[in-house]
Amino acid sequence: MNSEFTIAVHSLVFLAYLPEHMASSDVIAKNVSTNPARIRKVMSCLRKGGFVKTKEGIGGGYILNGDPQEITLAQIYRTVACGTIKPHWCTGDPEQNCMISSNLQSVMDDIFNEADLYFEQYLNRITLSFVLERIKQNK
Amino acid sequence: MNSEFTIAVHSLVFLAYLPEHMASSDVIAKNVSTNPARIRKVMSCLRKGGFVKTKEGIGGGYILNGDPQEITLAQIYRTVACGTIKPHWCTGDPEQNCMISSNLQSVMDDIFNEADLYFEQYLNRITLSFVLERIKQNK
DNA sequence: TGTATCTGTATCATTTATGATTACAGTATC
DNA sequence: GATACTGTAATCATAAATGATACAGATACA
Repeated sequence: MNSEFTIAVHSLVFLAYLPEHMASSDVIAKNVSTNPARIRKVMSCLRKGGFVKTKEGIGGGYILNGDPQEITLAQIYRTVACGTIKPHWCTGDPEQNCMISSNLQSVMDDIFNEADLYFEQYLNRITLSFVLERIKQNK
Repeated sequence: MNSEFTIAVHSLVFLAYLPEHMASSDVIAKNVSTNPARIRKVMSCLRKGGFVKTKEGIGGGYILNGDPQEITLAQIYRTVACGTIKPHWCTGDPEQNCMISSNLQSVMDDIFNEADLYFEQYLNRITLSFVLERIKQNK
């Protein structure tokens, strides 16, 4: 699983939590405990997905674009980390005569792709607001 | 996701495919395209889970222990790769005052743990026989 | 009983993936 | 025009995954 998904969720939940729904990559990076360039990379992706708006220049940063009660983790997953359940390693060898060796990988691909859809269905029930509430409960 | 899960599935499907339901780590390794030591490590784990029996010495190897129609990928997943959906990277910093930074990780942990259960439910429908059939169809 | 062949497991080397750092152009604001 | 942001790429450092090797222990068989 892609850790950028976690960073994306963290950044958006953080923006939802802030009164102004806005922060710079520097501030977000400190909260997430990583560097600003990494945050900007993820946020740039989220901007293309319509989850935030960008404001350059002095006093700029990222502004949450949408209702935290409606943005689901599934949407975020699809945007920044779709298909990352599947391991990179490939099994077997397409050149071998044995059908197990030559064909199993594509069957596993299908299985992982379908698993991805189930995973998204699960994430679809979780909104930014829900995550925020859970955090407040844990407090 | 752990690639050992893929190796475990491959090895067991391969055993199910063979008339004698038996092969050495050398033969399995060639089919999977990896080295025998890696296969033995995974198989050792599967043996503890009761999926195979081991025969040492000349002409020895691994023997499938169970009905391919009843062994599901969920059982295999639980045995060799449980919890590997979660990324290793940790977000935030427990020492910070901000509750988002200090508490989000545990909420994400919960989310990933529950996702793992859903993933298992999905895998529970897939048997070794099912995978074998799909391979034959792709042939 | 000695030899060959296999598993079980640990260790080390190598490759690959991941994340941090740095740099700089582009853009808005004051 | 100076300042403070984003966007993006390049590079470096570190961590994780995988491959390779080695050897003790177990079994079969001549």
